[in-house]
Amino acid sequence: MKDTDDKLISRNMKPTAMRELVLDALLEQNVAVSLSDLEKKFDRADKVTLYRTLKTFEENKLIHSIDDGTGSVKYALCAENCQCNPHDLHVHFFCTKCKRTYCLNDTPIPSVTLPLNFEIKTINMVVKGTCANCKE
Amino acid sequence: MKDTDDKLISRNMKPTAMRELVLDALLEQNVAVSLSDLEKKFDRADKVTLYRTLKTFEENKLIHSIDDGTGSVKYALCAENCQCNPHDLHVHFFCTKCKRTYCLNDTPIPSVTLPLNFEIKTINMVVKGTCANCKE
DNA sequence: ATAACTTTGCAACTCGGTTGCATAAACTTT
DNA sequence: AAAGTTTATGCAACCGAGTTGCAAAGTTAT
Repeated sequence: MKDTDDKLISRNMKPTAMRELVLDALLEQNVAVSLSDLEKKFDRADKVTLYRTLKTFEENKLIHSIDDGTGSVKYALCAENCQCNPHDLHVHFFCTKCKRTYCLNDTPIPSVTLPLNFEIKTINMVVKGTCANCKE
Repeated sequence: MKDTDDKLISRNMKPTAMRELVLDALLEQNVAVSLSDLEKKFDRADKVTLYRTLKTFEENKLIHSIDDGTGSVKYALCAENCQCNPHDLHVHFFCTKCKRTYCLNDTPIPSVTLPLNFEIKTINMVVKGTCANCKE
């Protein structure tokens, strides 16, 4: 029984071949991936299946989605016990040179004071600039 | 000579009729508007013209764009002397009930500590929840 | 094995954003 | 003021990301 199977089962998903492939792909990345990234990686696989796989993963809180402003949503694995609550959230970083989107897992989103009677549900914070790899 | 004309001219744009209309529409709003919002408001006007008007405004730093995660970019007026530098930036708020996107001009984006050798150029921070109007 | 449900694959569509090109309007130069 | 140049507008058409419907294939339960 594979490790990926456990992950899927523990998040209440059936461990299908497709899901294992996609999960493996996500595990070996340290950056967030888009649907079209996956399409390129698995050129035999159908776009819609990949799309629905990601949706299923997201619904079951195995991954979270990041809107990095590039026009294509990115996805990355959640931490082991992540419930995607506001205090689980971290800052994301988009490198304008290599176009990679990083999860800054050690950089929690700072709290902000909102105007009176504004109630927060979630936050999206994306820093853009150049990453360590691209710096010289 | 209209007030909107001054604004346009001072930002190096010719005050055409179209631009005045769009600028007026932006001035009378306290929320950010999308291209399709403008299309609805000016149903006689061409989508592309509105699109290019917004682009021109943005290039000349009369307005800034907000990616609030809804899939359509919103635009709002910049403050008088805004140069859209990182320290000019403010938090945006998207109300999930009324679907309005607010500029929280008085809520500057808090600074974050990035991993070593990551260099910041700009930040996008969108808080989602319910606004004061929608609270009860 | 059969029935019931779930997952996958194909086709096709929506919608926001964008480009090319032709026309119209506004400035410039003589 | 007329001719030429630049700038803005309008139409058509396209692109890519995301999405839905439906039928086929696969899985699970009886």
